[in-house]
Amino acid sequence: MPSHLARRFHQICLGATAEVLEPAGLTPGEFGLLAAVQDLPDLEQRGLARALGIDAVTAGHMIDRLEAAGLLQRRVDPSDRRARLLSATAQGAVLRERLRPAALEAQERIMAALTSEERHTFLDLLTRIVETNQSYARPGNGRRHPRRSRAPGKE
Amino acid sequence: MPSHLARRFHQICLGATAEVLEPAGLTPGEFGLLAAVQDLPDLEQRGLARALGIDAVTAGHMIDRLEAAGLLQRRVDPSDRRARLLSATAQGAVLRERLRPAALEAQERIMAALTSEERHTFLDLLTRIVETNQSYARPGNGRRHPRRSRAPGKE
DNA sequence: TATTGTTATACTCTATAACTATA
DNA sequence: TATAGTTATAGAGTATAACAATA
Repeated sequence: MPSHLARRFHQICLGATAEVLEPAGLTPGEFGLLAAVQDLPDLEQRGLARALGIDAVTAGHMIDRLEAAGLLQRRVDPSDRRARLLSATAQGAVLRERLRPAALEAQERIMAALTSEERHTFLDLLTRIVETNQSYARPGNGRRHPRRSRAPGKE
Repeated sequence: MPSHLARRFHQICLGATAEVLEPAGLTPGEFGLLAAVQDLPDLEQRGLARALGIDAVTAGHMIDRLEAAGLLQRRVDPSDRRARLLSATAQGAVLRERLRPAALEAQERIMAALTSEERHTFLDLLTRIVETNQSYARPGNGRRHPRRSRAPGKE
């Protein structure tokens, strides 16, 4: 039961934010990543992915799209030339600020059924649930790939 | 902020249930559909999809897989031969009962941080949020496809 | 050897569009 | 005309595996 409610709740949040982000051509995930890059600047990709609870490959793809759109940029970390430090461009910062009010309004619409005290309680409880289950950073709807070891030659 | 929490919460629920469902070869979505078919028997595909908040195409694909696995079956509705009525097979019913305790335990583990009173409050508030936002049955992470009208001949 | 990021591949879930069979 | 279901196609998000560059 909670699982189904979790899915619907997420679905509702996605739908409501996708709606207001659509004119700007951003998905909710992309907007979240852009916002995170501004709030936690000069983080490398893996650190950002960890902070958002997404895997490094997905983060890489999202960053590709945001970089191509001119909203953020990668910079080689001078102290570890494998890592890429992320920062929003001026354009990205402006867009984020422009979209922020509508995104907040969308969230408030979703919570409109609750009094402000209930909202506070709800977010507090939800935060505790999420924080005590950090180990499930691994999402993944998909069936696990059965690792069919296709190392060439080794067979 | 609620949006991010919603995503993590859903992610946690998926991870926890996927874990216990994995040995049976079911995804959380498939298990949810199988359970729904048992709880709402002889519903047509579209009605079931609506009840679950998923679209009819996805439901069709999931049903394909569950039918191929011998867990449920389609039956042509005699009163409307377009519709397919769904029901679990004996095998599907047994599997659902077998998996149910582990699935419930997984959910309880997730809520372990809350007292039973807090759990009740949380689920009540979450239920109200979901119920007052039924209109967002349309999930969709994806960017809307820009309908590039490829009707043949009409160009 | 281990880690950061990338590329290739695969799969779920979602979507739109076009189709078939029915109503 | 409209609806139930299917098939084809596409994109987001996730995953694993293998690789190059760097540590």
